[in-house]
Amino acid sequence: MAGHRVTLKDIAKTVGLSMATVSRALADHPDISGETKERVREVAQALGYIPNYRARYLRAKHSRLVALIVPEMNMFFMPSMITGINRVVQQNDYSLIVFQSDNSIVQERRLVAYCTHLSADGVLLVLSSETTDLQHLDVLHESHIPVVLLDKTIETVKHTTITIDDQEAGREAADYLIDHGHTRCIGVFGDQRQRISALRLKGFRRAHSDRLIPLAETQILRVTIIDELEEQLERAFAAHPDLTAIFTMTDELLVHTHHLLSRRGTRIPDDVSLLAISDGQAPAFLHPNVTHLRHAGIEVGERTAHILIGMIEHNSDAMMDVRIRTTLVELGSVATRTPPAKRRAKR
Amino acid sequence: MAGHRVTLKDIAKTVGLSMATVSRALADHPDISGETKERVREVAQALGYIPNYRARYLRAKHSRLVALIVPEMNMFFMPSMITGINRVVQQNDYSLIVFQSDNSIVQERRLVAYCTHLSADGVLLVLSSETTDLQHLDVLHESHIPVVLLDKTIETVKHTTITIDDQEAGREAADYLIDHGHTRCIGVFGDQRQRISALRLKGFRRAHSDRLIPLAETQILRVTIIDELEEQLERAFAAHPDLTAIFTMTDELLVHTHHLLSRRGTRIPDDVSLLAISDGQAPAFLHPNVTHLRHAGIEVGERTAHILIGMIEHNSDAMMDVRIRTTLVELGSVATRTPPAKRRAKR
DNA sequence: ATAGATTGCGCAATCGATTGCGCAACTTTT
DNA sequence: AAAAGTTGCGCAATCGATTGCGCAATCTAT
Repeated sequence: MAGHRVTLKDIAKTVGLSMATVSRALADHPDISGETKERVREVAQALGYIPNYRARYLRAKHSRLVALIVPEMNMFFMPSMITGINRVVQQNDYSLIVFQSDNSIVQERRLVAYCTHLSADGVLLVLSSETTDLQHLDVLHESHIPVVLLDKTIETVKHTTITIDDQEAGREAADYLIDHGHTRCIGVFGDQRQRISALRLKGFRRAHSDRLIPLAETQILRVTIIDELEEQLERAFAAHPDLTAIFTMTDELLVHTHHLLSRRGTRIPDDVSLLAISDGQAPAFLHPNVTHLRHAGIEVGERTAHILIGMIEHNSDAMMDVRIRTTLVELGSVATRTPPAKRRAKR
Repeated sequence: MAGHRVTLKDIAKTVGLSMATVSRALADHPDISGETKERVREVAQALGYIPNYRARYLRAKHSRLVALIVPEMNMFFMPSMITGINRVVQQNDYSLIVFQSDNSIVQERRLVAYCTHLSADGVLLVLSSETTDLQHLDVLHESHIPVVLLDKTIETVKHTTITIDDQEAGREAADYLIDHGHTRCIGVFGDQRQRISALRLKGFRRAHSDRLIPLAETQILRVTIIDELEEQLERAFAAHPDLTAIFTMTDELLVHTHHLLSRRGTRIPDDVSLLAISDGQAPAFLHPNVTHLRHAGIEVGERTAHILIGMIEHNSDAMMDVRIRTTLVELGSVATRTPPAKRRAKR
C-alpha cells in the first residue's frame, strides 16, 4: 500500500470495476449510474486518490502551464508584473512557471527550448539584454506554442508584444518638465542597446526639438552599469550649473539618482526637480514622493497574461502590438519654475 | 507533417528502425552501433525532434520540478530569495515553478494539493499569514514529496525549516543600539501573529531586560497594516521625546519608517539613529545608507534549495532546523551617543 | 411476444518514451 | 566445423489516464 501513489487501477480493483468506469465516474460522465459514482467517489476519497496530471496531459496534448522567462528578478517592476501575470494565470486554471535567463542569450535559448520540452501552453518572454534577434523563438512557432514578448523587446513583425509606448512616455516626461518651466534638465537613461532605453530617449529628444528647446549631449546620461551613475551625474552637474530637473527612465535609476542627490545635499524639488517613469512603489517611499509616469507592473502583467491565454484558447497567432498607456501621478517632486529659471543648483 | 510534434515514432519511420532503437541511439546506449547513432541523430536534427518530457517523466516517476509557494511577491526579500533558489535549482537540472497563495490558507491548501497533482519532486513553502497549522502538508508526506519551510514559518517538529535566528537577530539589534549608547529606542515590528515578528520582538525585549534597560510598551510598535505606521510612530515620538534610535524588523518597515522620518524632518542619524534587519538592497539606496543586520535573500534561497534537493536525491526525510546567521553591515545610520543621552529628538 | 431503444459498463487503443528480454547474425575459439 | 561469445537491434510491456466503440441487460413500444 505504502510506497506508491494511488492510481485509478487501485480504485478499480477495490470497487470491482474497470478503470474506464472509474475514470468516467470521477469525471461525472452521464453514462455512469449515480450509485456507482457515489461508491467510486467514496473509495477514491478513502484511498486518498490523487490524479496524475502528467499522465492526463500526455493524452490531452496540453499542460495548462504558462512559462515566463525573465532576464533577472530585480526588486523593481518584476515582482508586480509577476503578481499581475500570476493572478490572471491562476484565474484561468493555468500555472505559472518562472525561469531566469540571467541576461544571457545562451540561457534564454536553453530555456525557450525547455519550454517546448515541457509542452508549455504559452510563453511569456522578457528578453535578455543580449538578445538581438528572435530566431530562437522559431521552435515555439513550430510547436504551435504562442509567445508574447513584454517590457523588454526588440523590433519584430512576427511576435505579439506588449509594452508601454516608450517613445511617447519619454516625450511626455520631457513635455511635463518643460511645461513646468524646466528648460534645462538632464535625462538618465539605461543601456542604449535596449530598445526600451533608445525609444524613451528618442521621445525625450523629440519633445525638446519639437519645442525648440536645446538639449545638449551632456544632458543625456546613458547608464549601463549602475556604478557609473554617480560620476555621470557629477559631470552633468558640472556641465550644467543651471539645470533644474532630472528625469529617470526606470525605478532603479530613480532610487539611485535620488540617493546620490540626497548625499550631495541637493534638495528636491527646491534645487532640482525629479521625474521618473515608474511602477509606483519606490516613488511612494522616497522623500519627497516622486512625481512619475506610472507604468504599473500589475497591469502589464494582467493584460499580457490575458492576451496570451486568449491566444492559447483561440489558437490564434494573429500578431498584435499592444501599447499600455502610462498615467501621470503628481506627488510633488517637480516644482514649477518661471523660465528662464536662473536659480543655481546647489553644489 | 505540420500540425503535430515530431516524435520518436516519426524518426523511427524515416530511418527505418524501431522506436526502441531510436530511443537508445539518442540516449547514446552502448548497444547501438556508432553508425546507427549517427544516422538517427541526423534525422532527429533534420526533423526537429523535441522529446516530450511529460511522457518521459510518466515512466520515470519524477518531474524534476521544484515548487515554490509564497504568500505574495513583494519587492523586498522575495526577488532575491527567488533568485537564490532559482540559481541552485537550475544548476541541478530542476525547474522552479512559482505559486502565490495571496496570504490565504485556502489558496495555500489548493496549491499544496496542486503540487502533488503535478508530481513536484519537492516543495518550498513560505507560509501565508493565515496558516496556523500544517495539516495540509500531510498529502505531501503521503506522496513522499519533501517540503522545506522557509522564512515565514510556524512551530513544527515534523518539517525542515530554514530561517534566520529571529530571536537572536532581535537581540543583536537591541544590543547594537544599546552598545552605541541608545538606551531609549523604539522597535518597529510586524504582525504579531507571525512567528518571525514575535521572535524578533522577544529577542529585542530580552536584550533590554538582560541589561536592565527599561523598555516600555509604548516603545514597541506592532504594524499590521503599513498605513498604521505613521500614527504609531508619532505616538511613540510623543511618548518618548528622548528617543534616539529606531529599529525596524524588515525592509518594508524600514523604507516606510525612513520615509516618514524624512517627511517630518527628523535627521538620520543626527536626530534619530536607524537600524534594520534587511536584505541589503534598500539600505544602500536610502540616505544615509542604513546600518543593518543582513539577512540575504539570495543566501537563504540558495541554502534552502540545496537542502531540498539533497532531500529529494537522498530520499531523506530527516527533519532539520537550519538557522542562517545574519551579518552586521555598518553604513552610518547609527550614531554613537554617550549615555545617558539627553539630546532631544527634533520635533 | 418480438423488435427497437436505452442504460451501464468493459475492452482495448492511445498519448510518447523507456527498458528487460530475446533473438538473429557474426565473430572468435578450439 | 561445431560450440561459445559478441554485436545490434526489435518485441512488447509499462507509466496513468482517457475515450471510441461495442455489448449485454433491461426497458419500451407495438
